[in-house]
This record gives sequence, C-alpha cells and structure tokens, in this order.
Amino acid sequence: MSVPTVSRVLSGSAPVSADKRRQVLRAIQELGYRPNPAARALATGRRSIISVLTSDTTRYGYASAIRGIEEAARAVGLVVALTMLDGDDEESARVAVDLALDQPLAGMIVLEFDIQGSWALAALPDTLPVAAVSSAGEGRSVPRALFDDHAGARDATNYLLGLGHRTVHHVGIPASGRPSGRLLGWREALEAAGAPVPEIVESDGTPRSGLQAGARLARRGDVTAVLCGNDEVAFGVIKGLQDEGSRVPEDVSVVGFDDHPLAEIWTPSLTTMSQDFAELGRMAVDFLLGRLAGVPVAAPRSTPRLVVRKSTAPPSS
Amino acid sequence: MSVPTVSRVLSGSAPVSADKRRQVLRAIQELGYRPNPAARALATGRRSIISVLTSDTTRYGYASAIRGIEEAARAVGLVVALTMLDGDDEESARVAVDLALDQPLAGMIVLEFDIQGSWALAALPDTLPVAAVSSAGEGRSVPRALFDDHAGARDATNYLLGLGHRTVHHVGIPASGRPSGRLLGWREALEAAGAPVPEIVESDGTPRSGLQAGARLARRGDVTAVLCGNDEVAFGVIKGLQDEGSRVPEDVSVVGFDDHPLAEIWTPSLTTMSQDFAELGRMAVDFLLGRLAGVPVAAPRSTPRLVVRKSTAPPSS
DNA sequence: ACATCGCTTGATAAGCGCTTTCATGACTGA
DNA sequence: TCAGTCATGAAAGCGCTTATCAAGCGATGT
Repeated sequence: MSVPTVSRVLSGSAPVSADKRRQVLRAIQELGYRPNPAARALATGRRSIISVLTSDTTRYGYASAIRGIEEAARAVGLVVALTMLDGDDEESARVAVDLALDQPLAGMIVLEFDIQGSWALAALPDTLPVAAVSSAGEGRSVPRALFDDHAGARDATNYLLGLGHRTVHHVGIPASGRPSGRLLGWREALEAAGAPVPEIVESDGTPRSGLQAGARLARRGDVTAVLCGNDEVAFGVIKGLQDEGSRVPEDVSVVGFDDHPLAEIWTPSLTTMSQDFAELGRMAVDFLLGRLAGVPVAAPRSTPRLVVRKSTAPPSS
Repeated sequence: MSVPTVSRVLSGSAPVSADKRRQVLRAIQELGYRPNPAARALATGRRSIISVLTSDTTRYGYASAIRGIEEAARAVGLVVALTMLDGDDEESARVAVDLALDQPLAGMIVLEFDIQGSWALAALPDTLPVAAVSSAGEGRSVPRALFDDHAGARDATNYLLGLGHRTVHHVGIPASGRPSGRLLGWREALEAAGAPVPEIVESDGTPRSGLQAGARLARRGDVTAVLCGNDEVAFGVIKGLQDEGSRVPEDVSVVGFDDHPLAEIWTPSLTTMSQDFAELGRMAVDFLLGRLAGVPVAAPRSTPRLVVRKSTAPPSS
C-alpha cells in the first residue's frame, strides 16, 4: 500500500482494486488521516479560497451579501475568507489586502459599497481574478456584480412623487467615493419630474445617525417624503421624525433600502427597496468562477424591488 | 541572486547585504512577485487560517461575534474563513466541517449558540485546536469562551422581579441542544424568588416569530413581564403585544438580550442585556492561540450587563 | 497445453515553490 | 600567510499528485 495508491483512492484519478481500496480506507479511518491541504494545494495548483473584503459585517447589507457569497461558494466546494476593512485610510486597506493575499486564493470579491471597498479594489494586483459587488455601475475596470440601486432609487423616488409629494428628500449613506447610485437615481428622478432637488442630509449608515437626520428633517418643516440610503438609517429617521412630533406616514413618508428583516416589524412598517442579496452573492461567485474558467460572464445585475408597507402615504395637505 | 537569497530578504531570517537586498526588492517590484502561500505553508508548517463555523451570519449576535473574532485574528496576522451551518441535520454539519478542514487551519472556532453548532463541534476531529463560543457552560470537553448568559438571564429576571412583577415570562430561542443558559438563569431566578415558572413560549429567534409570541402572550392576559432570548425576538414581541392592544411598558415590560444597535432606537427603547461581542471574539482567538502555544488559558467568560431603557417599568396594578 | 498479448494495478520517481541547513568562497584582521 | 567572519549559493525536504514503468493476471490463438 503505497503513497500514490492512497492518493488514487482519495482522488479517484485511477482505478484501484476494491480490495486495496477497502484496506486503504480502513487505515485512513484508524489513523484519522487527513491529507495536508497545503501540500495538496501546492501539488495541484488548485486554490479553494475566495477572499471577501468588506466593511463592518454587522450591517445588514454586508452581512446578507456575505451570506449569499458563502452559500454560493460552499455549493461549489470553496471556502470564504473574510477580511474586514476598518481603517479610514488607503494604507490600512492595503494592509488588509496584503493579509488576504497571503492565502492561496482562487479569487477575491470586494464589497464595494463604501470608500474602503474602493481603496481595497485599488490596492489589488491585477493578476488575481477579482469581482466587485458594487452599488455604482460606472467607472473602474474591475468587473462588477451590480446592485442596480440607481434604478432602485429612481423607482422609489418616482413612487413617492407618484403619491403626490412635491419633492423627495434624501438621507445619504457613505458611498464608494463617486456619487452613489442611490443618490444619482434619486436626483435623476427628481429632475426628470421637474421637482426641486433638496440638499442631501448625510448619515453614516447607522440608526443613530439616522435619528439625528430625522430630527433635522422634522425641524425643516417642509419635508413630506424621505428616501433613505438604507433601512437602518430609515429606522432612525422615522424615530427622529416622531421624536420631533412628525407623524409617519401622515406628515412624512419614509422609504428605506435593503428590506431589513425588521422592516416589516417596525412601527409603522417600512416601505423599502428589497434587494436579493443571496442572489447577488451567487452571481458574484458565478461571475468569478466564469472568469477563472476563462468564460466571460456578462456582469450580473440585480434590480431592487419596491415593497410598499405603511411608512408611505400621499401627503396630507 | 538565488532563490534562497530572496527568501532571506523576505523573511529576514538571515543577513543580506544592503546591495543584494535592494537588487532583490527591485526585482520583486518589477515582476510583481508574490510568494506562493501554499508552498510557504508547506515548507514552514505554519497555518494562518482560523475557521469559524456559524449559523446565519445576518443575525446580530453571530455577526458581532464574527466581527470580534476577525478583528482579533487580523491583529495577529491570521485570516478568518467562514463556513455556514445551514442544514437541519448532523450530516450537513459534517459536510460543512469537512469543507472547512480542507484548508490549512491554525484552529477552529465554533459559534455554538444553537444545535447546528453543537453538531459541528461533535463532528470535529480532536487533533485540531478548537474553541467554542457558547452560551451554555456545561458539558462538553471542548474548551469554550463563554457568554455567561446564565448569569445574564438571572440578572435580567431579578431586575424585573425587583420592579415588582409577580413573575416573568420567557420567549426562548433555539438553543444548542441542552437547555440554554438563558433559560436556566431565568428559571433559577424565578425559583429562588419563589415566583411561579410560566410555560416557555418558543420562537425561532427571528422578529417574525417574536411577533407571534408577543400576540400569544398578550392574549393570555396575565402577562406583565417578558424576558426574550434576543433583541430581534424582543422587537417582534413588543410589536405583537402592541398589535393586540397591550402597552409596553405600561401593561407589559420586555427585556431583550444582546443590545442590538436598534435597541435604543426602538419605540419604546429596549431594556436589554448588553454583550461585548468584540471582546468575546478577542477572547476566543487568544484562547485558541494560547492552546496552540501550549499555554493553557483559563476559559474566558463575558458577563452581559443590564442596560435599562424604556421598555420596562413596574407593573401598573 | 503453451506462448503471447493486452489490460489492470502497484511501485518508483519527479516535481509543485518555498524554507532551511550546510558548505563554499570572499574578505578581514592579526 | 592563516584563522575567523560573513554573505551567498547548492541541495535537501515539506506532503502531496501524477507520469512512467514494471509486474501480474486472465484471455486468446494455435
């Protein structure tokens, strides 16, 4: 029973007599043998890790995308390695990238929802197959799986305008450097409708910052509709509005983005643009694998779908 | 300029003349050379991956723990590989474990908050350094970093009893097989106080199932205080209670677990047991590294801290 | 019944890209 | 000139896969 025989039993690369096979398998059982993955990777050149670069994984959008990617990767026998991008400068992104590259990677997926993702993308060598999951379509040379939130934001804004609102305010979240697709879609819809384009209220994407944004909007007095960059912010905005005495949706309509699991539980339940993160994760992985195999896959695109709940209504006046 | 020289420049394992070093570095620059991680792992025997086995990563508790682990791992130059446990039988857990083991692992951390985690733990070979992050202290031989939610649940229950509630109801979440620490702490506190121990209301840990639980509790009529297995469920429970006409906290007090970012934004803001996930993640990694180095580290333990907000009050009657 | 052929199966050896030991040769100081 | 340093290159080996080669076996033809 030689070393190659064992290898053949394990990989099935050549026929082995039933007898020997049994023998080998029993020995493996008894010794608890596991092939050394490093040696195997070296000999075969096969890489089985997909590295995912992402910001804060506790945020719903990121967590969902990661989940989708992991599921798709696992389905084809790949493992997902996570590296968080938590610095506020390009150098720290470079450090994170270096760490990730110190593994035998089949490829890399960058969640480019924010500036950290863009930095990471910029720091990547072009020798590695890379896919970005992004919410802005334009620009870079890296192939991307797209959340088409440009279209999503346009749809959401049009929906609010269609309810009779004179204009729609926007609470932005940190974007990837260039103007976010959500912002662009929002502005585009307003301009197309000839509605005034109000100044954007910034947030950092957290409920807490949404709270402040909501309070500020309430104090403005003339706000009747708000499109938020994500659901977490929308929750905060609703609360902020309510704290200042505005009723939702009677005085102000609020729309979110992502369809957070709590959106339907919130009071009032949140009208939002639902995104199929699992699908996009799958798309990103397929995309990457396609590039690996040399088959050029068209950049996948996932368009959010409007889910109308109770946080929106026609203006009361 | 030979192969070993390059290796020496990169690792600093032996002195190299400034001249040669420059030469080597320039060549590396120009060629965009990156050492093959698989070959390096094979030659050195160093493993740089920590594999994390976990259920649904979009849930706040899991996501937070993962974040803590990733941060701690990155700080010591390790990368985190994620494998999700999403099957409902032991076999699928075994498959997931096998996939994870096909990497050169420094060690493994299992988030054993639920039965899937326990299955995974059982399927692991004992040759690998393993740490579990668990919320139940008893039992198995695998060393664990503990969320001491036994104590947490006791504290929460005592707090509610201290407010004057006759007893406290409990909405459970799926646990790791044996009774959860939360359940035990809750029951213990009730028994110690001589309070009746109501039947547990089960949930699956999601807001939606909390909603149903809340509705059911409201219809019971005699419920004045509820301890929920996590914040997501608590949000649902509050909503369910409100939908049935119960006011929170005037009619029913609700306490959650985890201190979800939305807990302070919720209406009413949620009293909850705050857990330091980042710290526990760090603990789990340190723990693992300690075992790796042969230094036996005491099982770390993180005790939740009560955060009182507006969802709790003395009973009105 | 014997020799030959073809096919299956096992072992031997090379090599994946790196680290590390070891030996060599250049160079220094006495 | 010789011992002692030090940088550098040659070679071995990490644990596996795989190509190559040899041996064993039954089947076939005469």
